[in-house]
Amino acid sequence: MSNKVRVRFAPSPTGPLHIGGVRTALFNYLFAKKHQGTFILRIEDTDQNRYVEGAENYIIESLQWLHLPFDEGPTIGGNYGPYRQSERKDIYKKYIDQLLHSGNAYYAFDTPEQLDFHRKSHEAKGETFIYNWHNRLQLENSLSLTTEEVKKRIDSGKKYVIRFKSPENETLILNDIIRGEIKIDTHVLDDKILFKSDGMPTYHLANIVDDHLMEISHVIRGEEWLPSLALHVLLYRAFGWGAPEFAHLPLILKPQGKGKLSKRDGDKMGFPVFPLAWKTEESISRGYREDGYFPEAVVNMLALLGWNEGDGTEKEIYSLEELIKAFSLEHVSKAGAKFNPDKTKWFNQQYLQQKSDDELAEMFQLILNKKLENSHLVKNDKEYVKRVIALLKERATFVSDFWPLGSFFFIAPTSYDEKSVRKQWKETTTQVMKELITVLKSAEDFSSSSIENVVKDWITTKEIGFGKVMQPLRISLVGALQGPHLFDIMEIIGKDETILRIEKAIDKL
RNA sequence: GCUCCAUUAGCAUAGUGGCUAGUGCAUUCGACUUUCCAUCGAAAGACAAGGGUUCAAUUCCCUUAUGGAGUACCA
Repeated sequence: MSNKVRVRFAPSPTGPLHIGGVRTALFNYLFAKKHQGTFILRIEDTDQNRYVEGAENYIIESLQWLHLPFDEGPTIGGNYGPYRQSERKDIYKKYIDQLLHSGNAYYAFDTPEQLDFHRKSHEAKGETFIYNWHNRLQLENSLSLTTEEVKKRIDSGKKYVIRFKSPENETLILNDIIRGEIKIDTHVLDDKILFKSDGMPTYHLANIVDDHLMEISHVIRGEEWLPSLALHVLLYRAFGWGAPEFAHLPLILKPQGKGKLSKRDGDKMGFPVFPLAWKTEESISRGYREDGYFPEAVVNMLALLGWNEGDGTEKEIYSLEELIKAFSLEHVSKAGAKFNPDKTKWFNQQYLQQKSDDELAEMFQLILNKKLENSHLVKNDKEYVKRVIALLKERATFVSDFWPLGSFFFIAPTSYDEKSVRKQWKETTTQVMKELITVLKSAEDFSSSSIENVVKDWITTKEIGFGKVMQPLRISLVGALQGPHLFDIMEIIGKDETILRIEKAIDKL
C-alpha cells in the first residue's frame, strides 16, 4: 500500500443526499486536498431493494454544485474501478470464498423468519438475541451441521447467507483519529452477515474489500459507523490486510430537542436539509440551491459543523481554499453538532455582502424579469439595477430579498401600509406635501445630497418638523416606512417619478 | 437491556493543571438613521453533579445523571 492519501465518499443511492452526508463528503474532500491526495466517489448500491432511480445523479450534481469535484468515481472512471458496488459483484465473491476457506466465515441457513422468532422470544424474556459464539452451534449453519448436510443444502438450492465468525474472547484496542483509543470486547460482537442470500455482499464486506482494493488510506465517515468499527478491523485482520486509519465524524443534531437532524425537522422549521431540491410523485423536498443559498455559504456553514480551526481563532468565513489549508481531523470535535438554520442564513448574508454589485445585479435580473412584466420604470437597465443593489445590499441575505426590499424602485406603490398611514398621514399632511412638490420642482440638481439640502432648508425655514415631512414622503414613495435613505431613493427614481408618486399619494390618501 | 460515544452560556465553539474562561449567532440596552431594517457600541449569560489525584482542576481519573448512536439478509 502506498502512503498516498486516498479517501472516499461512499453514499448509498437511496434518495437525496442528506446534509450530513454532504458534510462527510466535504470533510473527505478537504482532507484529501489538504494532503494532495485523491478524493473518490463510490456508490454503495448493494441493497437492491432500496435503490432509488436518479439518486446517483443527484449525488453527483450536488457535489458539482458545491464545487467538490471527485477525482475518481462513476461516470469519470479511474484506475480502481468500477466505482459502483453493484458492478463489483464478482470481486466480492472471490474474497468471501477466501474467508470461508480460512475459517473466518461460515454458511448459515437460518431463515429470516427463524431469526425473527429468536429475537422475539428473547425480547419477551428481556434478553437480546445475539448470533455469535455462545449459540452458533445450536443454530443452522456450517459449523453445527455436518459437511455432507451443508453440501446437500447448498446443492439443493437452499438459500443461505455467509456470516463472519467473530472471535470469542479478546479485547480489541481500536484507534480513531478523532476519539483516540476505543476498547471493545469481542464476546459482545455478533456474527454479522457478510453475504446476503441474494448474492450481494453487505456493506460490511463490500466496504472492506473496496477500501483495500482502492487503497483507501483514511476512512472518514459518520459516527453511526463507530459500533461497526470492531467488525471492520477484525475483517481486515481476517484477510491479512493492513487497515486504513479511521475517523468518525460527530452527528449533526436537530436544532431543537434531541436526536439527529432529519428531513422532518427541516419541513417543520422551514429550512432545507438537502443540497438540491428533490421531487417525487408525492412531494418536493426543498434544497439549498433552490432556496437561494450560495454554494460557498453552504460549504462554509457545513465545515464549521463539528470542526474549528482551533488556536482561539475568531475566523468564521472561509473560502474553500482556506478551508483546505486550515483543515485537520484533529480539530474535529467529538460531540454532536447542533444544526443552526439561522447561522446558515447569516453565512449566506456574509457571502452576499462580499459579492460585487455587478454580480448581484446579474442574478437579480433573472428575478426582475419575471416581476416586471408591466412596469413603466425599467426593464433591462443594468446600471439602474446596480445602483439599486448598492443601496439594498447591506440589508439583504438572499438575492431574492432585493425584490421585497426594493420593489418600489421598479414599480410605484399600488397600496400604502395602513398602519403607517394612520400614524403618519395627518390632516395637514396633504398641504405639506403639496408645498413639497413645489419645492422639489424648483430643484435643478436632483442628486441625493442636493435635494436633501433643499428639502432640509425648506423644513427649517418653514418650521414644519422633520417627521411631518419625511414620514409621509416615505409612504408616498415606498408605500411603507421602510427602505434605504429617502433622498437616495429620490435620486434613483428621478424627479418626475418622485413628484408623480407624491401626487398620487395626495390623491389617494 | 447490551455495546460504544458524548456533555463549556439559548445555540455553535475556543481554551488552560494556577491570574477577570475567549469568539460568533441569538437576546437586552444604547448610538446612528425621525425606517421595530442595516451598521456601530455596550450589557447579560457557561465549564452537568458528586467523589478522588494534586499545593492547585473546567482541564487528569472514577461514579452518577442526561443525551446520542448502534444493536437488520439497510447503509
